[in-house]
Amino acid sequence: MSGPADSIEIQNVVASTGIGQELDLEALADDLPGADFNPDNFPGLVYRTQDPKAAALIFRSGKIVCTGAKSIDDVHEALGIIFDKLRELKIPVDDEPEITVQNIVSSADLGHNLNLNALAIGLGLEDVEYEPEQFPGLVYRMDEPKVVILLFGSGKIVITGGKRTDDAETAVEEIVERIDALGLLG
Amino acid sequence: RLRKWQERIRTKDAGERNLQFALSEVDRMASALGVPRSVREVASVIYRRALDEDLIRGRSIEGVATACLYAACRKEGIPRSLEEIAEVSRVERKEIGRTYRYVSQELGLEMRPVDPKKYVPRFSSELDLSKEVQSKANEIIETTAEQGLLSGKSPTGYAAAAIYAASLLCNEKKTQREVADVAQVTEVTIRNRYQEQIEAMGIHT
DNA sequence: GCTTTAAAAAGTAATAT
DNA sequence: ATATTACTTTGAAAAGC
Repeated sequence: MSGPADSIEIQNVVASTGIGQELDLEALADDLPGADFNPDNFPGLVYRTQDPKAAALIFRSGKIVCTGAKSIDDVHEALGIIFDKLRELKIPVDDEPEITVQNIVSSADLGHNLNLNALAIGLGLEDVEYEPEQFPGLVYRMDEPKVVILLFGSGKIVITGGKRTDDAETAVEEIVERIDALGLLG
Repeated sequence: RLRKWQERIRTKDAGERNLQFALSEVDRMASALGVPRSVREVASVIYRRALDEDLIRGRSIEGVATACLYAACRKEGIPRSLEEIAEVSRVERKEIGRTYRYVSQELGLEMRPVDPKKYVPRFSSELDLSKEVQSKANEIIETTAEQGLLSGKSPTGYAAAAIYAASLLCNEKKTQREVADVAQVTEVTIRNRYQEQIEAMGIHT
């Protein structure tokens, strides 16, 4: 059966890690082609990988944030490329730095148009933020799994805030159930 | 600890002192908008609650006062758009919107989405449109909204398009620019909403 | 709170053709 | 009048103001 859960696509994964070594970002900015470093604006050095496409924020402490990857595997691959680049520059990097997924952004399609006005009242105004004058999506904060879901009139949705791959799946099943219970799913 | 207690008293006193300023600002903005006294009173009540719940920390008094007035207008059924509110406030639209969402959430105001029909009388009278046009506009909004066309759309743009369509249907044509100006939306938005509404109403032109 | 990164959703706005 | 481009919202981490 192909349900809304099968339409889930991971769009972005944010993860953090650290090489266990302090860095001289000024020197690194010169040695890493394509690195963006503007300490006046932001303390992190920005480095982008092409394949897989991702962006890393490298800090003086040696901690690194990776964002933009389309899967957890891509996060590991992108960070692996960065670790190797640093090693090439004779910078000591821990053998297998621990990588922690901090947030996964996914999109999905419920397959039916949604009456957001009715949904805002049905789901409970206290748990919902729907201000079409400011943003077309209805913001729904779910407790279990602890994620935030953006619902649109087209039935397309965005799930964010989760740390596990299956959070999005659980959330979609849950929101479909709640909307259906209200009789608001086409 | 005693120190913490003293600090609370201090901030509470400061808040009470600033309350006078906040309420005078609400009064000034309300006068500029021409909203009835009941709205100012509701705004004052919301501001006092925000003060009691310590929601003003980290935000400007002016921002919270403006957000409370915006909320009060909606609660009283005579909404003003964020653009209109921002015109009489020294806080920018984006900040007013953010503060409103924060206050609304924290105080559990449970505000319902704005009904576009609430804008029809005011916009129409500014355009000197007849009661027939207003009724027609309301009918268009009612019918198309029931069909789900309203989801995600700005209430002002939706009302503007319906008024524009109704003015054409009732032979009291106003240009898209005239309607766009009073509703403070772009002609493109009116065009887009107008097309959808006309189609949903099964009207051909 | 802010600063920066990335990506989706859909509406609106500003600017270009 | 239409086509781009850009900005609105959500979430999280990093270091520092």
